[in-house]
Amino acid sequence: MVLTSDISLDARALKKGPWTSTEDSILTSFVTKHGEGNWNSVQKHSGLFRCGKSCRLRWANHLRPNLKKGAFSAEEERTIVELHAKLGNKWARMATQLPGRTDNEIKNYWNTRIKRRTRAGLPVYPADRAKSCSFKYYVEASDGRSFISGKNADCDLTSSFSRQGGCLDSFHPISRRDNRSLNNRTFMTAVPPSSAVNQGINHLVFEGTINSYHCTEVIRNRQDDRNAVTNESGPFAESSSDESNMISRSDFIFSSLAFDRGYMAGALLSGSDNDLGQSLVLYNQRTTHENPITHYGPPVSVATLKQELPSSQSAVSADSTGTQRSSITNPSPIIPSNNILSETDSYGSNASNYLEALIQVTF
DNA sequence: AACCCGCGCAACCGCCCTGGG
DNA sequence: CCCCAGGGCGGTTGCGCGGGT
Repeated sequence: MVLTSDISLDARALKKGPWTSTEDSILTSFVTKHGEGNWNSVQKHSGLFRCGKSCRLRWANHLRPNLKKGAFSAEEERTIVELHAKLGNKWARMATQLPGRTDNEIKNYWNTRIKRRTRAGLPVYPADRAKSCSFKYYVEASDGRSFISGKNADCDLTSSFSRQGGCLDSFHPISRRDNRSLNNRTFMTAVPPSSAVNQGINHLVFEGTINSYHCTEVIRNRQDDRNAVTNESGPFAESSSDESNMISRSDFIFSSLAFDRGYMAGALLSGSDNDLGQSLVLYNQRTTHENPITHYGPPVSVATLKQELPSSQSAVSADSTGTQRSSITNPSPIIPSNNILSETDSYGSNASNYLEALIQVTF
């Protein structure tokens, strides 16, 4: 026999919206009596018409003891900036370093801070922090026919995106072959999703041809520290038919670059055919304040990935949403070995979030 | 005084992970 | 091994408030 109380409980919609002081006291006394956890039983046994999740959130963010309220102190703010530089949007982990503060508080603080600084044209990270994570990246054809170089000396790519509405204004391409500056080339982005930009992580996929660039691709970002987005038939195979067309008419497709607060987090070089794929090289270098030695990331190509991944790795893996990813940790034989440090851990430990962006590069 | 607008915060939503059955 | 419920977490939204016009 079904209890009528169960029926009425199911039939009654659970309450949403702001909590009343009565609800607060019911929840507080219940948790005091029974302890934290088993939040769904709170709803069942306390008379609160709130879902377990809502109860947990209310307790964690407002009712539990030793919560600090009010504005963050200068010290706390400094800590948050440091932690965000280190951890990314790991609010819960950050909260463990800030006694009395909740992940929600920290997240809100950070998001409004990002907004403020972006609006003011300031870098997301203070200058001293920015200096600690400069990076450069390069893509070139191994035969020297073309070259593209990206440089961001002050870790400001993130804010550049935000400030310029998506422009990579600190991206200065140069030609290695003849040392000619290519600064007249334009970089334009479109569709920088505001929320992702605000998180400060940019994950780019470029498409181009050897001598003239037309980067137009979208970027699909998944939370994955070490992988760039792609699949076996190229980065855009899962994309729309338009994108597939771009693949077929382009000479090559290169790079899925994940930037995270100035760190090059991941990269993938791919080719629409094997020859081009193998003739292209992408590598990146990262210099951090903590470790001033420049690390060249292992360059990759589709062919290299397929051929040389250790058995423990898979060039392509699928997550639960069906997004396929490619590992990028494998060195390519194309790059002189003295330029490469196999420091796979230098990748992605900071990459945690993603954005979609449409990038157009015209030379 | 009324209206508008932007900001900040609380709360919700949806995804993911984990553990138990 | 699979399924499901519970819980955790990050992203997003909506509302109230205060300042400006």
